[in-house]
Amino acid sequence: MNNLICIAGPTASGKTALAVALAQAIGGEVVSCDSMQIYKRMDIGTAKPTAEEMQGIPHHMLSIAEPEEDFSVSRYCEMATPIVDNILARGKTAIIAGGTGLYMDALIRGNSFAPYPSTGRRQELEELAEKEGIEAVLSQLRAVDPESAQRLHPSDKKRIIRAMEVYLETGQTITAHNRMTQAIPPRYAPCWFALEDENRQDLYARIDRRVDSMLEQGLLDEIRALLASGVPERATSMQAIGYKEFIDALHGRCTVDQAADQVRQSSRHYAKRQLTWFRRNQNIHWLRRAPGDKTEEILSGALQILTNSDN
RNA sequence: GCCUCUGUAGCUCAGUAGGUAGAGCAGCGGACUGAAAAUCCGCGUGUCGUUGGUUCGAUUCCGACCGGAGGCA
Repeated sequence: MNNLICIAGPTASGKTALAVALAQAIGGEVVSCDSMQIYKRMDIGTAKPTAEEMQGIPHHMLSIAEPEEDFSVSRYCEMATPIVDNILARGKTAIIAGGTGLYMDALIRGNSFAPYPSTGRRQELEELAEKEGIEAVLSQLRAVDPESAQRLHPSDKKRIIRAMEVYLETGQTITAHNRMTQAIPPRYAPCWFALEDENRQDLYARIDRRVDSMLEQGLLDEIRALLASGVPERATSMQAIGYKEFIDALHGRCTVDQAADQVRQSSRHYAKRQLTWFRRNQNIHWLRRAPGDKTEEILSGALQILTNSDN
């Protein structure tokens, strides 16, 4: 049986429960792959697994960064790779579970990323875009890296700036860099799973309910504490869905009800994006959840695939 | 009971000086390589409330009826 398993899927699809159930069934440890559960003191709003939910199964890559620091894919890979290797070395199964597709793919493929030295180039580019419009940056990019200038949508400010920044900082185009890293064979060959509801409406209903329960669990207090401890509103961590919206409510920019609606809405959009990301992964075994299905049904489906795929 | 306003996409509404209609949001689809819970792109046919009338032709004008809002009694 493959000793490396990935569990992907949209938010609120049941990844946590499945990961724990699988770990219990086959003797594994869970490696979280979530760009927001990475942060400490952000437990309720990120739906971080509780001690009870973990049921004694070791979980890694949870609460390992401060909310005020900026985390990144590359740091995730740097930290998670040795953890995965260690689990495997101990003869156990590593179950990588989470909804951040970029992180998961990067970890599995062993991608390297162009560096991000803080020489201020990014800020210069942002200022240029601010003053003269993103077209100014795009035309610079066109001169040095016509391929990515062509590939990137003219409105995708963030990526245009990053592409130009990579060239300025490293002297190598992001196109060349990407080509190089993609040529490297994947580091791991996991058995991939992803969860999807047969009816999208079921997922959305679960998302709605979860927002209410987060509020009941004291999400607002969690956010107040974060802000009181000095976490800046523009920190990456505060961009998390469920945080940015309620911060607005706490500042009186909208009501709590309006913020809650917005959180539900953003979560649905986010879930769709996650589905889109994972759909293009041809290696994924989709575990489709019928309306009444509980974790047991999903688990047995996964176990079946695992035993079949190894012979 | 009378008067006025109103009924167009799932929602909020625009519009057609009469030639069967379009925005935002929602929804759906897609992209994605040191911010990714971020960032960006694409997709708009619906008995124009119902029913008569005028007209070559009505969602548009007129009448009645049925919803909704307000006013007068």
